Amino acid sequence: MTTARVRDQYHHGDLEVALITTARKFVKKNGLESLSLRQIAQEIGVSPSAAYHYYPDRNSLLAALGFSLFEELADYQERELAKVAGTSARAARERFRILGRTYFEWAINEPHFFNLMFSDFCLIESHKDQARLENRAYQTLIRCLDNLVDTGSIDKKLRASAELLSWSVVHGSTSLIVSGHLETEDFERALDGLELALGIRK
Amino acid sequence: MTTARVRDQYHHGDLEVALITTARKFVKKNGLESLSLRQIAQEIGVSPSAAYHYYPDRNSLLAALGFSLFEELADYQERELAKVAGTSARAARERFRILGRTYFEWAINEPHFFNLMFSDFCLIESHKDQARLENRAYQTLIRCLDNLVDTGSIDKKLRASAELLSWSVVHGSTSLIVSGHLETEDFERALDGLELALGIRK
DNA sequence: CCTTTATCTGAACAATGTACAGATAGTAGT
DNA sequence: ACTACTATCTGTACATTGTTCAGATAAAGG
Repeated sequence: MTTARVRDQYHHGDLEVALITTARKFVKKNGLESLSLRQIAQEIGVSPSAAYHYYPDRNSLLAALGFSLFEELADYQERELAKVAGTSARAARERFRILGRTYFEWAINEPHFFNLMFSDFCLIESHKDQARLENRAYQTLIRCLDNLVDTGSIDKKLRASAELLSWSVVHGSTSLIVSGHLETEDFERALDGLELALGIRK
Repeated sequence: MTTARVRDQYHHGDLEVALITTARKFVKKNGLESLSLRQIAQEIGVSPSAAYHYYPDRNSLLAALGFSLFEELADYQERELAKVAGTSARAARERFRILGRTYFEWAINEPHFFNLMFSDFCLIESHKDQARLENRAYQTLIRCLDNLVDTGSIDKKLRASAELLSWSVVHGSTSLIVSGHLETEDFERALDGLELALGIRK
């Protein structure tokens, strides 16, 4: 009988996360432009309209994927940061460097993810400031800069704008490299410049 | 007879530029996701497949539009820069500020354009360094920084990384604001921080 | 066992990008 | 002025897409 086979498949059981997981796979390979809800459904082995029970439309699925990628990035950063313990000035400087480098490596290794995260799909419209305050990566950056202040390795005059500057430089150079306007080597140069400008390095 | 009417329209005469112009209009209003070749063709009053004589596919049209937008931005910047003449330190500082502000305003006024310009469609794959060297806006920035050096208003130690830092900060903060991760006011703050860090302002 | 609710199917629709064969207009050569 | 040629555009067609909606199927609760 086909009953048994059908019974297994009719209720997927985990369709909501399967959708994101499969979408992730497709975006990783081909970017967001070519992402097709029907292909995702087919890959999962489900009807084309099944996804609409969990996401109102394609954009929502992409948005959900995008936000989950922000979490992934933050996880990755915190994991790498944890490798360098200590309260010394040297450790604080290295953590600052790692924070930037992980951001960049993430983007270089998965440019399609990076593009999705900062695309229209993941636009934060309501409560922008709240969104920023809730941003884990941003909080990590602040903690990292406070460490640098504690060890006296940052220009006090610049502390107030240090978060903004750091994130802008790291995100900006990364974005320009991903979009082909700068070369890969420029990232380390930008980071060097940033440290010089902030007085972290002489 | 319909002959006369058909005769007028059969050869549009300027379809190649009409395609870009109309595409520009649509992207400006609704972004690149929703851009449809068929809508463009209909707006121009031409068959859906007419565009394929000038562009091999939709992506090429978007790329062509994107590259023309870079020229537009450079035009805008040079026009605004020209308003501040003089070789004084004050003039040089103001031009630096204008260079950043025009970049930002361009993006804020036309976020869809900004997204297209730094999207996959406008990826520069071959000869990245050549692309950068040919970039008008980048050349303008270099000239602007040289001005600052001439008037002694920039930290010499930082001159080598100044272009990279400036572009990264301006592009980065702009990109983060356009994508909703920072607030509009943060741009001026970022620019202030950049000037402080570069030693342009005390 | 029956009812209710959550989950998924199937068929349908309009819109899209693109390919291709042919129609039409402009152009150059004689 | 006629002809051959080339550039430009049309018309039709096809596969694919997002999305809708009525109904089938399974799970859960009384």
